[in-house]
Amino acid sequence: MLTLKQDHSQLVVLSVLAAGPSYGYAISKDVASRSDGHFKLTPSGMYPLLTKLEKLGLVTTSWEEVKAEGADPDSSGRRRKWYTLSAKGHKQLARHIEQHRQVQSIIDGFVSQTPESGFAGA
Amino acid sequence: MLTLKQDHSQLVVLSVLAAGPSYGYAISKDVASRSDGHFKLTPSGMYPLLTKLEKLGLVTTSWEEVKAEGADPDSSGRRRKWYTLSAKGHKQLARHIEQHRQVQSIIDGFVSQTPESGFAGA
DNA sequence: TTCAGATATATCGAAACTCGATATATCAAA
DNA sequence: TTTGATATATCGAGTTTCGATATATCTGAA
Repeated sequence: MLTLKQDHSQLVVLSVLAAGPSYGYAISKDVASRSDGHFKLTPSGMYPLLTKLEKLGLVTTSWEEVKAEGADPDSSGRRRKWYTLSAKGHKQLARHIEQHRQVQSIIDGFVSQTPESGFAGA
Repeated sequence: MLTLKQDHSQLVVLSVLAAGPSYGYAISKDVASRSDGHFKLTPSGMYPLLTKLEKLGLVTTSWEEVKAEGADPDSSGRRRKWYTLSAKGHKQLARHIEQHRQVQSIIDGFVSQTPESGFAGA
């Protein structure tokens, strides 16, 4: 099981939201399942991140009341906070992906030259 | 210009040291040149990292006196601190590389499914 | 009906990390 | 002689990390 650094978490969360609006708990389940359980977004890692994305204007939010079946319509049910990727968020995601690829390719350059990489050489 | 997070810096530094012992300043130049100037290891990022690697037992160190040509052999010249990858460091590097690949492949899974990635689809 | 487990959001706080600024000193070349 | 490169290292304010903790609702099985 791998926990992600905030940089990677941000990329993954924005990536999930690019497919459509979602909310915290669903995002964390999504990340776990789409990574075959290899990645885990814990509440203490995820909520501060989502708050940050909101502050940065990369996502917009709205609350939804999740009513139990046949519940009193006036009662306060469970609250669900939806996150929607903004135009700024879309741009940021594209930049983020581009930068991720750059870092990756350069790191690969280093790694491929080390014997420990299992790279057989030319 | 990209500055690296400590995780990536550690991978890169260990990778450089896998090719043979080196010292701080040389490592930083090496990283800059081997990444075509895209990566930069600043002193304030590098020295704490090297100290940490030493504490973790991933590298061993030794001091060298760098004498000026024809200098008084008894005078204290410039000091150079050499870092050598230990057996533990080699193992850690291999693990680090393996984990890096794992993270990379899963992140790629997310990214390839987002329109912003420029991925054309199936 | 009651209780455990899943759903759902969120903060706390100690430790670690980040990184520009700063400090110190030597060496080489113009 | 003085500029720029070589060489090492800490400071400190701000940010990140992450297990622990808090709160509350919904669902299904015993």
